[in-house]
Amino acid sequence: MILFNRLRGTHDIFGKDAEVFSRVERAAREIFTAFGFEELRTPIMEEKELFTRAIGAETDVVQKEMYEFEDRSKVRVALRPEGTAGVVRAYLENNFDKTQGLAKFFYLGPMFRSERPQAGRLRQFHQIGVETLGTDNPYADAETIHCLTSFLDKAGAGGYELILNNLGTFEERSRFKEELKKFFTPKKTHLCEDCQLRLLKNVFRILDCKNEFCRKIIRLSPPIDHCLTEASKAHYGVVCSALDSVGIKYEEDPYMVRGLDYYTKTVFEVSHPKLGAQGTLGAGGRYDALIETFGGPKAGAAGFAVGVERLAMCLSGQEEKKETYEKSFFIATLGETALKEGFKLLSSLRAQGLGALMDFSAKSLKSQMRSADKNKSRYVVILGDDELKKNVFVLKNMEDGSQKELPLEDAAGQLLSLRGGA
RNA sequence: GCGGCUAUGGUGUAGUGGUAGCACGAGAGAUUGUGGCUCUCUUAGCACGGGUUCAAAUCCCGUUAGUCGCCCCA
Repeated sequence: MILFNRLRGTHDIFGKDAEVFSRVERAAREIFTAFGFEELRTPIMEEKELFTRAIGAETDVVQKEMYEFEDRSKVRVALRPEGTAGVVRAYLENNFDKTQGLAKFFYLGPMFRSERPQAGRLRQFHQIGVETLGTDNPYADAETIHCLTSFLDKAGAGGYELILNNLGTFEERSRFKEELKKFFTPKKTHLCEDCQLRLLKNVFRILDCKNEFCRKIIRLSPPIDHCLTEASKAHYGVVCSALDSVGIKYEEDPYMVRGLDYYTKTVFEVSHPKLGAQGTLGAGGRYDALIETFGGPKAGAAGFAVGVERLAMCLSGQEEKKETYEKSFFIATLGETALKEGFKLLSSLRAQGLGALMDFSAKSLKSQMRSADKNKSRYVVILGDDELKKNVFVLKNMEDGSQKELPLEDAAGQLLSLRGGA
């Protein structure tokens, strides 16, 4: 019995998963850099209040999913449940609002939410996202979305679906909220249990309900358009036509709402059929009030976040395993003296940038050969008493099985030139 | 957080109340210093805790974890 296990909903990432992670991160860096985003690493913990203010004190994320604790100096701390709040904080704290008109960041790293784990839903999960801060321009929304789709394409997550909606400003939205309440309250008894609760807590979420009967009622509810000002509609119109102009396919869903309170105007969501219940691959939108909420200037911003684990699930395992021999060396030794010589050779091979391995337990030559084969080493250097006496070493080519004796003098140099030619 | 399903060597599985098997993996070896193929041997398991029973991997309860759906979200 081992004494310790991972905490629930957390994962050790290694082997194939680790490869997928770094592939995804490489794709992200490449695309984001091309789009002009620079990396920003914020701490994984922040003052709890940062998140309640940003995400909304009434949201589920804040109310029941945040990891929070009091540190030794009595500060209320929370493990970040998402990335945007920290980025906005860093943007203001480091005076990006004053030193440059526009700031574009990308981030990647772990996020924490204490939910019941499921496939595609972990307690520690990873997000990759971008944020553009300091602009109201609808083209920034379009660029953000374009960046998202480019990233997904680059990562190899084809087959996703992009959904768009316009949530309007806070004022427009609270007007809409009232309308929805007026509409749903008389029909309360026809709604499902969840929706009856939502009617009191968060009317918008009703629009998202999957219940068949609720959906029928929802279809009769007033659309948000009624409450939107011309300015909001115009903004959204520009976003759509900008997307059209670069050929990005999307669906509009007037019932799509987001669970984080800070969104305004444009919101979007990318889902993927491979995901099942946790179908959202990535999401984002514009958040025009957040910077000001944090005590900064009146300035707009937009961004998105993608769940790395979910993205990994969408990548049709198309990566082929390399069965060929790597261009690396394996040093097999026989006897104490040879082991010592081998270790020296190992070190000088590595010093020249060559991949080199050896089995220090140096049991039978057979087992060392097996180990060389398993590691896909292309060449094996055999060093034993016989060779040392003659001041040579044996070099065996694992691909064709051929071998030859070479002088021990400047062994590393010879092997380097050999590899260069290979 | 709620409901359903599941839990057997490292991995994948067989085993419906009576001696836990198999495959893969890993390790060693097959005339003394040469890998892959083959063969032999070794290795290691009923998630945890209770209960029923002469007897439990098997039935019951609880816990833990995973999974599916809900909720929520990336």
